[in-house]
Amino acid sequence: MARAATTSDAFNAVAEPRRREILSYLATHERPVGEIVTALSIDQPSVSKHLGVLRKVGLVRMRCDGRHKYYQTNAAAIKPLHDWASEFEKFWQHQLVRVKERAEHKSNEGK
Amino acid sequence: MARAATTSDAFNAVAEPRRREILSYLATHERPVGEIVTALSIDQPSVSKHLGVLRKVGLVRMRCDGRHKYYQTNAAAIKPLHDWASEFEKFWQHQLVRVKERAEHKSNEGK
DNA sequence: TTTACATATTCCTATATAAGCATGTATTGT
DNA sequence: ACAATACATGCTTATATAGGAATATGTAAA
Repeated sequence: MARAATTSDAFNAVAEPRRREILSYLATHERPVGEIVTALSIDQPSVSKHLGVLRKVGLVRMRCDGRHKYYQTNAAAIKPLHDWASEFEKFWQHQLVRVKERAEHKSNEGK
Repeated sequence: MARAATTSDAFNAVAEPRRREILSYLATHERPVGEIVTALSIDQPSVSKHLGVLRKVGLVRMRCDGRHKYYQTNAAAIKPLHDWASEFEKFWQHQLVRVKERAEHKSNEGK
């Protein structure tokens, strides 16, 4: 079997760095495709394709106005990703505490 | 060009659902490969391959003991993912507030 | 209507899986 | 030495990109 489609869920969709850039860029305002093209220096067909992927998994919303299409990030669709990662938060905190403790222990040895 | 390798970073490695399951399973204790196989009902070669990917991007740590190899999740490697998602936290909170406000407005109309 | 502009879609290709199955390697017990 | 256990690796196949170039679609302005 091949890898799961990029359009299968948010995890697969955001694996692509360009798409993460686009999501960050569209987080605050809605923007027409052309602005994304010039702001991020990605060729127009690529932007359209990336937006297509992001749309299929609900990571962006689109609004038509004449010949312009305005895209904006749908932040709520990123929450599941955040929630999954949060599951590990307590563990990396423990790790960091241990690293810190070791460092203090080591500095005390020199006294 | 093809899609970026699953071993290129944590985002790509975690796109695969099985690998997320493995990471969750290995979050609390270290475990030998065989236990992962039986606990998650994945065939052994697949588990080894998934662990190989997770290891390459630093998401798991391995310890050898005789003919057993104990794997454990390295939670710190998940933090970048969490940090990236956190960038959007304030936006989905705003969204949720708006949804709530609209709901309250609607219920007031009925009075 | 013709032209220019804004986006989307199609075609092509190199590359990379993930699953299944078979086999290789290292280590332990007898 | 030999058999058994625990993992890793190699091979094959179906499938899915992402990028680049060219083209199609839809809308507005002259």
